[in-house]
Amino acid sequence: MRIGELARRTGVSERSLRYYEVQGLLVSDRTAGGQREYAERAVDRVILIQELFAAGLHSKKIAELLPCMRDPDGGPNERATPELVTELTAERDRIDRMIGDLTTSRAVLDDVITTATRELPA
Amino acid sequence: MRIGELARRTGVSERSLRYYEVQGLLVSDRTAGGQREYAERAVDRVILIQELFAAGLHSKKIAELLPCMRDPDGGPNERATPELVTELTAERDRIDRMIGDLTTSRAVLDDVITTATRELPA
DNA sequence: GTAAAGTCTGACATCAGTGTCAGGTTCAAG
DNA sequence: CTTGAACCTGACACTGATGTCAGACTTTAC
Repeated sequence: MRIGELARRTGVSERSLRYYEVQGLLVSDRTAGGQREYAERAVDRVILIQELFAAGLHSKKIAELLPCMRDPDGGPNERATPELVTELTAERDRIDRMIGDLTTSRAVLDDVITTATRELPA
Repeated sequence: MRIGELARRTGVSERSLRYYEVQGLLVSDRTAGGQREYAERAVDRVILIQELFAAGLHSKKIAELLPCMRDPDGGPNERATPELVTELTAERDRIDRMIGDLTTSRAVLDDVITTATRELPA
């Protein structure tokens, strides 16, 4: 598929898809005329990239991480270096803290919403 | 306490504390000479603000939210307007999605870490 | 009263992903 | 072949919290 369809199907802008390619997160074949042609699996890949971005990982780290993923398609997976493992462990801990913070914030919001939504006392 | 101590105790930079004040998130008394003087409760307030920032809320929304919080000190709480409730509900949903994304990303990282850490097969 | 540490305001820089625009090329349908 | 939609590259702008610096003032300790 071409970039427009991939953008539509993932909800990610064409601009971002091109950016992902520059950052080495996403590959594409090119037509004779130079237009990007994506494989079907690009859809899942893009969604994953977005999730990792949402988790606060920067593109550089995502680029290192992706080749080390256990790939259902059984691609030629690299094994993460010890340095990368250290970094990823730090990221994982950061994510755990972030989930904790989010849970707290969610409770705060929930409390305000509940309080405001309750019947007003006579 | 003055700004330096508050920064130290919360782990938030003085720069950010001043920014919070400009954004209407944090109030301070001033000494005769114009220096900020914070009450003890500012510590918890700052930590809460940080958590809300971490949850992706923008300062404007935090500024609206804070006066509507159920305050253990029983301050003069505002009741959230219906509009604000709508917005906060949207934020809560966003946070729920974010927690879902984070959980996915955490699993991805965990998988890579585990795979890389496992004993190498002979 | 003086020195040193702390604080003030205001301005400019940074980051990284994304939006947007311009000017040109490619593709697919008629 | 033509036309319009889709795509290309490159460049610049934006966001919003935070870093950093300059120059001046305040506070505290001696």
